[in-house]
Amino acid sequence: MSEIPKAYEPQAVEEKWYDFWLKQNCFTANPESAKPAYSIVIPPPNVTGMLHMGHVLNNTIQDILARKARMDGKEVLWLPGTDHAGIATQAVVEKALRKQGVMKHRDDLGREKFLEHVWAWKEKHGGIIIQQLKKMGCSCDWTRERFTMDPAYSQCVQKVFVELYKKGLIYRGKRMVNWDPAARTALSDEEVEMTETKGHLWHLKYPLLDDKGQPKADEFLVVATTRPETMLGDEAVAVNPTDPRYAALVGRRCLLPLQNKSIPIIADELVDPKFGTGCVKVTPAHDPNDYAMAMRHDLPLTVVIGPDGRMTGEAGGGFAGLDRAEARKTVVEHLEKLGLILKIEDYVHNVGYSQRTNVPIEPYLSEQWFLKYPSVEKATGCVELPEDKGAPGGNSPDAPPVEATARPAPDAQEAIDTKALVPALHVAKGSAGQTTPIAISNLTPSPSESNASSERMRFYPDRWSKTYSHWMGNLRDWCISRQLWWGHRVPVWYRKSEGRNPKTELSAADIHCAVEAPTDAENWEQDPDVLDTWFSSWLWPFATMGWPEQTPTLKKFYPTSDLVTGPDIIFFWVARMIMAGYEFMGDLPFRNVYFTGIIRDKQGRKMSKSLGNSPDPLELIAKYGADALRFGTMRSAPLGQDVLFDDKDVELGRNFCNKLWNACRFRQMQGGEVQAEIEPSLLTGDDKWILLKLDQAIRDITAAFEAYRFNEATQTLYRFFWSEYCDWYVEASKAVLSRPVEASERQSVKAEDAPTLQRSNAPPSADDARRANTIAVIDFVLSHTLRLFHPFLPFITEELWHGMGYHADMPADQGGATIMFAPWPKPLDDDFRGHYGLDASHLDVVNAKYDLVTQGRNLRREGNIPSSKKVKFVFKPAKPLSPHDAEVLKLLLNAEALEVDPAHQPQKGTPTVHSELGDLYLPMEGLIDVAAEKVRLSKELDKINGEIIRTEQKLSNPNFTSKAPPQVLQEHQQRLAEWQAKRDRVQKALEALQG
RNA sequence: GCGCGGUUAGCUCAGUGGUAGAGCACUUCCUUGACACGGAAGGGGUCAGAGGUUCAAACCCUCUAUCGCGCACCA
Repeated sequence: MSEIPKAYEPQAVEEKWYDFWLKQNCFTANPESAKPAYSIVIPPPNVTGMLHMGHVLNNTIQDILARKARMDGKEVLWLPGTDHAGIATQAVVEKALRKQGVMKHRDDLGREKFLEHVWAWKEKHGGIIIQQLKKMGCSCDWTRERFTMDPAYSQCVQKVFVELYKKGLIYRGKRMVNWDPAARTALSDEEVEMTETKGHLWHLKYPLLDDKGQPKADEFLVVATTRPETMLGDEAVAVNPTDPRYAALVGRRCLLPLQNKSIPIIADELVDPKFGTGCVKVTPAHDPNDYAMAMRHDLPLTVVIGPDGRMTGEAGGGFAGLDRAEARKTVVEHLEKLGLILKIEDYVHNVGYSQRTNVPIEPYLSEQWFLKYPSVEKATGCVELPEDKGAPGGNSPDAPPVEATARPAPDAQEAIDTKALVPALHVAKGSAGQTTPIAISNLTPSPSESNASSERMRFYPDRWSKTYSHWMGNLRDWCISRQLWWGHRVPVWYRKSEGRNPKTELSAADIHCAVEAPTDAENWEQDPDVLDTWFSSWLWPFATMGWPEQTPTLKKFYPTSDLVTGPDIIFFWVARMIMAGYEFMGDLPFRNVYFTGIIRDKQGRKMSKSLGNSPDPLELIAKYGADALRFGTMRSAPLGQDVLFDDKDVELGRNFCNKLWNACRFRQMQGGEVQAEIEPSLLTGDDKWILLKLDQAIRDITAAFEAYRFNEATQTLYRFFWSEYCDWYVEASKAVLSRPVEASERQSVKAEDAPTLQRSNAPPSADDARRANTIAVIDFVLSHTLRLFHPFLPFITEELWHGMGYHADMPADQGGATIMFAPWPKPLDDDFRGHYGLDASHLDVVNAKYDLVTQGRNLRREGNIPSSKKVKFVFKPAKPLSPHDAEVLKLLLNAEALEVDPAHQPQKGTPTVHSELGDLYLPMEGLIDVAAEKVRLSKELDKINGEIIRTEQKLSNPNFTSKAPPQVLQEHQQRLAEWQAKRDRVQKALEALQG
């Protein structure tokens, strides 16, 4: 045992056990298992991504949940995989190919050649993040790893497209979409980030035309715009129909400068007369509102900005080919020369930026595929809102009906009918106002799905459910087509035809929408677009499990149990998965959603590549160990709050692992039988104290798990193990352990050589038996503690589980082979407590003892006695003190001797502390700074008196005594008595100083 | 504009009605046989402000200030 290193060295340990777990197939889920199922699907990271702190937080939580579930006896599937991440991956590869000089634009290569490069890239880099997850200790079932572009997965995506198309939910249309000119693709609304931007409001003068179409001298309409370059495509000026200022002008025309084109003045209600001049320039092809107006007024659509963000030929000779930003400058210059700019104001407004390429979004009219969301009502109703959780009938009478207006009456009626037909289904918990949203979730699922649970879903923290339901209540059709090459190609073919644009004016017979290409493929042309990446990710919970086949995996593990993800993808992913779950599986995809916070740096800034403030988790693992990274992250990540991450957190984790290591090392050095039977009659007060503290820790940690409060669990573990076990119990136990042992015994302490060695050489003595019993208690506590820690610290706990020999007498599948399957500790039950005589009353005496130790140490400190110097204490017990307790006091006070003298008469001026157990004296005359000690005690006395007055006031208040619950009243009375006793002790100590 | 969240020790944060907590940092002491990635003792907070509810408020309600986030949006 002396070979055990003094400090924990994680590297070799982590690699060893991860390999072991893989070889033993510990992570592989068995769908035939009789155990209850527990499943999580990983939020698939980008296939070309690298591990960052967000992944660490997210996947640590998933691993903790998975490992805890295994210890709870569940059959666990944590299904991993990666996402092809269309735009991101394509952009990365394009950049690399340009850098290598392979191409300037992907058109140089052509679709097939380019895709070969992307696949090659994926093969080379796609596994990196998976390897990184393994370094973290993630217990994913790697045999089931999936990729969203796997052939089977692609089939699912296509099947879903075809189904939704046939249902009429997917359609193609020419619409104003969010266009990313850098990536040259359409985006969904969710991919546009509105950012407050400092810009200008240009006030442009458009000359009025008279009846003959001639500009009238000095008569202008003034329009205000943030985008002067779009004026090249203007087709009208609009005013509000009720605006008296312009009523006479409606129907007349004005001159569009630069283009020298006559455009009409129209009236439209969209115009806000109060904003600016009340006149709006209308650019139908480049603004959604203007487009809407153009439809109403039958205006032409003049496209002046092309898909690449450059001005088109329609923009006119001086502008064609210019980038939109350059065009803005040039237009303004020209208008200034013509004197047509009235003024330029500074103006702060919101501009949409592409989330991917960070360039301003261009509203762009184009032909795209759209999806009208399916299963919206079920998906909306299934998530519990915070209001739903109130006690039955607990709504205050004046509270407005919840969401009453948001639900259309027919749905409510239908829901109630359904509920009546299916009485076994979940019954609404709330009052009448809440019935509707709850009942909607109980709409009968498609009959083909037999495992429909009809349960509700909960969000943690639940406030996100409001965000969710708000979005669900305001759905707009989803633009699912992307003008990219990397992704699932739209499974639609158009019949080729000479001299006709194949994508327009087609009859139904000319469109083939199916998973398979048409048999006479040569006569058809496939739609070139691919689908939004999220259109594949939304199928993740079941497409990864073999859907549409009813595979054993799917039957056993769908719906999944928990989803762990970031709130930033509620709309992108979570909401869409819920809809897909109901639409294609007839049931919700997961029961609980845990939303992590966002990891920020210690200044509160988001982690980002450009700031360079994102630590590399792998470096942290190399420096501190994976367990340390996990523990440090979890300890500082409360439910629902952002995490301000600091390397110090990981350092704390490392220190903690080292503490755990050394505590076990200490146990090893004691030798003796491993996990021997505990003999109740030999238990000391300290033993009972730590067993009760362990019991409380088990309860608290288990409760924290149930509430998904992982930081609370880690903090409880930290406190229990470091403060209670190491600082107090281990130190106190040395009173028993470090009694002189015989030479023959010393040698027997080499447990590694003979783990089950009985200490049979020495003749049995009372001390030996007590020593063995203390070791048994230590083993009991440590073997439980290791299990409590395992979900957080998988590696070190496995190493110690084996190193300490705690696996030895467990069944192979219950901790014998690995701690992973050891049963989760249960609170100590009544039988156990009865057998070992554990009673909360033991806590008081031991607490008082430890309190006396602290006070005694403080005396030393006040007396400037170095910690190392042994001094003699005298103890005057108030009631008989056991020899064991006396020994503990002596040891913890680092006393040379502790003289127990019930009749002790201290000299005047002897520093003294008083406690429930008795009085402790430090007879070291002249060593104490009497004046300073007096000041300290007086200060303490003031504080105590303050507390006494406060408590007395409360207790003398008849309102308090009559209205407070008896238990609280009693607590206060007890507290007062305690403070009074304390006051007396301090006063006595003060008097003792009055030499 | 609407919604959500934060404001507690020097720093980062826990703490949902009944005696204000942790880690780090700080002061002093200690390399004693698990651990200096350690041990001991200690200093430090009118819980952003104001009002209200209550016997009792960091906690519940209202308002204000301030920081952050999301949604919507009129050029």
